[in-house]
Amino acid sequence: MKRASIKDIAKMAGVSVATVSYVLNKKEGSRIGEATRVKILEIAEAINYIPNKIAKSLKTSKSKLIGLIVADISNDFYSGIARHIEDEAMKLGYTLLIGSCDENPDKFRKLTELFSEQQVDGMIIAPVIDSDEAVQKMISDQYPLVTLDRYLTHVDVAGIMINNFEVSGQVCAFLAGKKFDEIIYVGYDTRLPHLLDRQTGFEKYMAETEIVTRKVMVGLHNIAAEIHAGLRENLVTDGRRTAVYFSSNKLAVAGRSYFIKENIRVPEDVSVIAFDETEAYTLFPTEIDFVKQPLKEMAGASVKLLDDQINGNPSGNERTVFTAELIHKKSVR
Amino acid sequence: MKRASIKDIAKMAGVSVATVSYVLNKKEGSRIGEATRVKILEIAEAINYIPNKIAKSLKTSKSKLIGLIVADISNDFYSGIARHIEDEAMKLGYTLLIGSCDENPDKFRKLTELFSEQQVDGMIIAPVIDSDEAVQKMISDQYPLVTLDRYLTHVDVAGIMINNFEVSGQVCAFLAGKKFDEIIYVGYDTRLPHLLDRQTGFEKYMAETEIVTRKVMVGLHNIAAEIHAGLRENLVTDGRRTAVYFSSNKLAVAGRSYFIKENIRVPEDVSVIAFDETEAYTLFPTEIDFVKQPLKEMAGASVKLLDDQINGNPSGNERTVFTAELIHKKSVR
DNA sequence: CTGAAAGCGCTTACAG
DNA sequence: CTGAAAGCGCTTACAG
Repeated sequence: MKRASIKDIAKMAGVSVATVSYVLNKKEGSRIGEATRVKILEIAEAINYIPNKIAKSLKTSKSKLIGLIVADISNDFYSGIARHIEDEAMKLGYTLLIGSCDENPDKFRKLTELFSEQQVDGMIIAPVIDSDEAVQKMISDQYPLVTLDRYLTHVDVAGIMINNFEVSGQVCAFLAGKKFDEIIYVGYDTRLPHLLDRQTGFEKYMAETEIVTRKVMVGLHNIAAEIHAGLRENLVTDGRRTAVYFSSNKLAVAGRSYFIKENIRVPEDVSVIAFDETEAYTLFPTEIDFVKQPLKEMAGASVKLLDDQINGNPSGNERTVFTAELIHKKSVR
Repeated sequence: MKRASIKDIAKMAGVSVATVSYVLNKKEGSRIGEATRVKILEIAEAINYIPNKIAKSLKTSKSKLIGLIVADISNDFYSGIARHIEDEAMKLGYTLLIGSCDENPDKFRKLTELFSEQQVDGMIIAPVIDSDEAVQKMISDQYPLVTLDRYLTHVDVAGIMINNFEVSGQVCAFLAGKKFDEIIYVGYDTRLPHLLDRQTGFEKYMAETEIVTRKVMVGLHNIAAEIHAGLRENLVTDGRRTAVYFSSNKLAVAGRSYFIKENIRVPEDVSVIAFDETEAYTLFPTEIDFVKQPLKEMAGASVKLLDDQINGNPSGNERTVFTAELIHKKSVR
């Protein structure tokens, strides 16, 4: 299954490979005579010519490949944004390589190496705990790089993120306005900055109020069991007005399964608000209030930012902060 | 950010590029002197040399890339099997390109072209309706190809699948043994052969029994509304013993949301069994009985089959049929 | 308007 | 044990 090359077309058309290359690549108003142009195009069509992108990449030093490394592709947040990034990348002529490192820094590093060998023109990454070194290395190599969703505090790199701290405060303000007696924050026990922002947003706001707060903190893995235990310990449904703020979609789903198991009604017994979306929300008996990130816009901005870097446009290393939005449904009353 | 090449290493070590190439590629017992070997390795390490896979691919005509085209990556079945395929592919030194065509034949064809240009060594595909032509074209080009999950009736190509017809019969036998008065089959109104197999498996078995059967058939898209309407029309909870057989995970999830909304209890009011898994099942108040496919084994077999084809080993065009298994939980009584 | 030629970064048969 | 050289399939400045 040796495939036809530009050389074969050149031979068949009785012209040089250069001419074929020009015809196949250049726009209409080119230098090549109409007759040869048509002839070459017809032959290419007839033999079902497929250009060898690898050869082109080698010559041009542009693979038109970009790598995306997410923390966990099984999370609807990441798979959703990956889809949008793929669309945006395609528009700019890039093919997307997707890798999930499953919160594992070693796997993260391996993916950066794999993508480097594959000669991607740049990468969009959601760095995980202890991936700083691998990221720093890419920066030293002047690799086009954009962080997405997550960011690094000690590494200077362009990024796309949301206003985690502020929107967490807005969630609190909304709940405070509903006169709750107790509010439980369900979050991750982690050093990830963007998650700490959500947490401190909660803490700072709540410190100004009289509302009793509790926290259920879990690891990044195997969250269901920990949340069930934490809620069992901290959530009392004796008539007092309580709200639970789940700071991620996975936490919300795990929490919801606890409510279902324990026959705790939402919002009759407890009010609930979540961060991010997931299709699993459709299985909640009550539509849930949640914080919505502008995925499409963030995806578009990250690809744009990366493309600028690839093309040598100075984009700076600032982080672009998008605004998340509270979507009100029926889980808070 | 011009990256170091084999040539740079050669210059630094005072040897030829050929020697560097040998050292970097060949196993221990090679022809190169130990001193030069160590020197080259040290230099490569020091300058953080990353091989250019693109150049290697061009020279060897092997990209070590394989493409996977699934029908819908947002389905846990496909994302789960994609993960396993990625693992297996990695073991054999391949990088996986994943594409989702979202049941759209045009997108399917575009993905095959994109992957071809990217010079993948072969593809694993879950063909969609009306993708036959695109598949036939690849076969004419003698492209290494393996179908997975789905199969084509009129195209001769190697494939991995499960015993859809038989296992559907087993589901029926199980339900029949529980003495149900009525069984409702929830399926897709489609020409996809593997789904028709599930359906005929149900019909053939049931035709031999006295049990009343009903069918709720929906399109591939926007299934929730159609299922809700279909169940409202066909499902009566007046004490008679009824079971619902959802022939996919998505159908089961959509059906479950109907039960939740209508306060229909499982298995008190209705028994339920599903095909395939999804994380969303954890939100069901009752653990659901389901048909489990051996994903890991299927993934391994498909990669193996493709690798054989790539290496020119005659693997034949038979379809390998794996056996799915009924997992009993608490949703049938 | 068209072609000859160099070169992208590798691998590998061949020669020594 | 090591090197010179050809070549994978393209692109592109240069010459005509």
